[in-house]
Amino acid sequence: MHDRIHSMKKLTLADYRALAEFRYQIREFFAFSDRAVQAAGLERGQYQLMLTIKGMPEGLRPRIRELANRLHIQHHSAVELINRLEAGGYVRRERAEDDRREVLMALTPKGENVLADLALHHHDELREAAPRLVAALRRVMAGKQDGADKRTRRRTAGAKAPSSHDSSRP
Amino acid sequence: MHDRIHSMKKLTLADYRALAEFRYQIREFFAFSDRAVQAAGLERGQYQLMLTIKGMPEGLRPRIRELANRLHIQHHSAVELINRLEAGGYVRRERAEDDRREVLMALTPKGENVLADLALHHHDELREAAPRLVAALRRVMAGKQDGADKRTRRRTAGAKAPSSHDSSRP
DNA sequence: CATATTATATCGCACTGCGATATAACCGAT
DNA sequence: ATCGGTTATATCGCAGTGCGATATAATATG
Repeated sequence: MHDRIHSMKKLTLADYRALAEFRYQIREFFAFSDRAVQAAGLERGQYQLMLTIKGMPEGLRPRIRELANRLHIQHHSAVELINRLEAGGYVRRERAEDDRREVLMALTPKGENVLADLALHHHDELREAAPRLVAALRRVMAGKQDGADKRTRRRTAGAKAPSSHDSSRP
Repeated sequence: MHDRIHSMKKLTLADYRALAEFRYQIREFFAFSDRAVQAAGLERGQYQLMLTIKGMPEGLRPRIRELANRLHIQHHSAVELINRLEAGGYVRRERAEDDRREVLMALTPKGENVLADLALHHHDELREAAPRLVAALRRVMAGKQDGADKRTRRRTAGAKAPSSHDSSRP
């Protein structure tokens, strides 16, 4: 199932710090996001859904199931989210012409406006936060090299014994 | 308070897509994370808390309040999280010697082991996902330039190479 | 056409995080 | 010493989100 091959080497303290730092930066961004979103009277999921509609890749239709997939929530959770959005007048439902089971979502003018404002703030914030996020990701990537997974044994630099545990230097 | 100066320019469709793509990549990573964490019998917050303890920056003590701050949750939410972790035998509380109000957290051997396994999986996954995340962030950064905020008017097109890595046109 | 499949919707529930509040330790100034 | 004032942690009850189970409707398949 999900038994992909993982490296066996132990993480260094620097690796733990890199992981923690990345999560921390993500949380910082989400904290900003949640404040902005709630100030606009929305929930995190509602913003994400509207953004997903607007930013849907070329060619994909914003069906409820499609949105649920992209949001990684269950279809009926998406339905509920959309119910609330629709009640607020941010989106509207449209039956698909060809397949009448499908419901396509569209932003109302109100939704467009609210989203435009929120997305702009997010864009600015993210431009500012991006360097920190990239730095954190680089620290993760710079960490422990993909350790020996049986056959793909790649000699990791000097064959010096990796010492004990946290020498923090890879 | 939060009335920072924001740019006024409108976002392009590419900007919306970049924002949506970034959120999507983050959700993908969290979806992986949640699966791994739940497979280990933990909740997302519990893993994040353990990781935060382990990866705490040099010099900072893992007091409950400190952890709550870094997790962006209320102190008492952290308390509850820790109650559950302690009940599971993953962490233990230690009263601080000097200030007896403070409770410092430490991972138990069991906690260390579970965390080591989880963090290793996360590290591998993140190393794989990082390029996509970085790419998404670059697409955000490459987007609409910081619109005229009065005096900090920066010539956006004039100067030679503002740097290279920007093939998309604003 | 009967049945399976796909898409959306509804109901009740569990669980997490929060607000309000409590207890305890520390701090300063009288 | 002790009386507020502040800080740190803990407890209680609740609200809200997402989920499982299930329902309804349209479409596909035999």
